[in-house]
Amino acid sequence: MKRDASNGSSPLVLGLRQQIVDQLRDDLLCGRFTVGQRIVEQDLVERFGVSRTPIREAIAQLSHEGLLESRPHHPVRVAATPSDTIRQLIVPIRATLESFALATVFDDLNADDFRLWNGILEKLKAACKRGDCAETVNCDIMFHRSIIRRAGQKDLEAIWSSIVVRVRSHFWESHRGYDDLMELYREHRQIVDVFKRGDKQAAIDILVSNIG
Amino acid sequence: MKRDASNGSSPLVLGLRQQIVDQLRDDLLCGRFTVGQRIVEQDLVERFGVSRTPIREAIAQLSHEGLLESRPHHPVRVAATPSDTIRQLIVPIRATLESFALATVFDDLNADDFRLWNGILEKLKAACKRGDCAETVNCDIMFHRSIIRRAGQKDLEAIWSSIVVRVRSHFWESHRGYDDLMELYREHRQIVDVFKRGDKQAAIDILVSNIG
DNA sequence: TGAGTGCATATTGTATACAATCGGCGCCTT
DNA sequence: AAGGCGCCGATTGTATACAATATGCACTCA
Repeated sequence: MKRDASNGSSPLVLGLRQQIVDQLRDDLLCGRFTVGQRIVEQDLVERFGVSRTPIREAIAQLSHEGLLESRPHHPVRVAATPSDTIRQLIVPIRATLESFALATVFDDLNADDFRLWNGILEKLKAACKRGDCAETVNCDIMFHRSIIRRAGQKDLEAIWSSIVVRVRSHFWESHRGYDDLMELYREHRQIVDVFKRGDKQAAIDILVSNIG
Repeated sequence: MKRDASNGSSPLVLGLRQQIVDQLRDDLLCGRFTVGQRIVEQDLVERFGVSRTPIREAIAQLSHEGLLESRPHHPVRVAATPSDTIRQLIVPIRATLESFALATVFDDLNADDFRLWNGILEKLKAACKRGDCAETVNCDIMFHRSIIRRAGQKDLEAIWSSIVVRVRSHFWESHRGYDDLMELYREHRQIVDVFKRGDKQAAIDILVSNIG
């Protein structure tokens, strides 16, 4: 039996680069750096205790994601958070992508799918109760990503990711305070309930309304 | 006087990494590699005569762009071209982004803008006449990018780029044959003409119709 | 006094050496 | 003979050393 575990999201053993990326992204999104601050490779070398190579690769990736800005031979700086105008553009785009994905797979949804979503919802509920903003955002994103991923089109997920990663800070900003968090959980629970009913159009509608 | 030349697109002196990225991207889009083919760093080292470091960075960037696929500790492979389904999703998304950008700046358009567009149109015409498919696609992309860039929102351009780079192969595929190329030029000339007339809604409409 | 210039230093870009991991082949076992 | 196991070569990941470039400051000169 081939224990492949090639589910893309959990490589079981993740390299230094990915660990550094995750850590730095967390720092950036939590505002532990100030906008425009210089990011010096040597500092990160000392902080993480690794060589410059994985640091440089991590910086490159975060630059692609829009959290850092780098020009050749110039110091890397912390990028400004996207303007609110951008966020308004994201809504229709996410609606396009996610409703397409949902429509594609809706008739094939099975018990496994709902098991996955229930698991995410449980983690989301726990995070909301704890008031753990970071984990709440992660669960929110994980839920929507699971819908995209279910469509099985790798490029679809890639495009979705490239957009979401740029407004992740907005997820962060928009869920502040304990009550809002639990409200977020209830919204998602309701979405899954509608999915269960099997009404495709209603499902798409409630999903889109959650995005906006 | 500060001769900054910080127009983002022309760093005047571009590093090895960027040169390699450009060359490889060209190869990939022109189909000089077969889908699924293994890309071995050492081979590229010998081909370009540089060390593995810039090669690795170039591979990382092209992986982010979706032209290559890389998993940790596994050989990098040439990614499959996105499915046609994806392309249909791209149309409404590009329409959203580009019409937003155009609407934002339309009332501020000035002689400089039209000079820029005329320059692009001239290059486009020349490329179409020569039947130079690669350069034609470049000009096509350059034109639309200039509209996005004109809005002055860096994140807007970043999102647009991340999408376009994934369907660049479709630009490639969809412009085949001499007549089609000249048609493409005439379409864009017409777009600029409508822009000149100053009717914002008409401008947005013709731009969107060109995308679809 | 202020702008411009040139050098010293800090930082990024590149090259190379070493370590960890994976894929494939042959061997052994059943 | 078929399937599993373990070694070996090939390839990727990481570390370090060297080169190229930019930033900041002191200095010069109008």
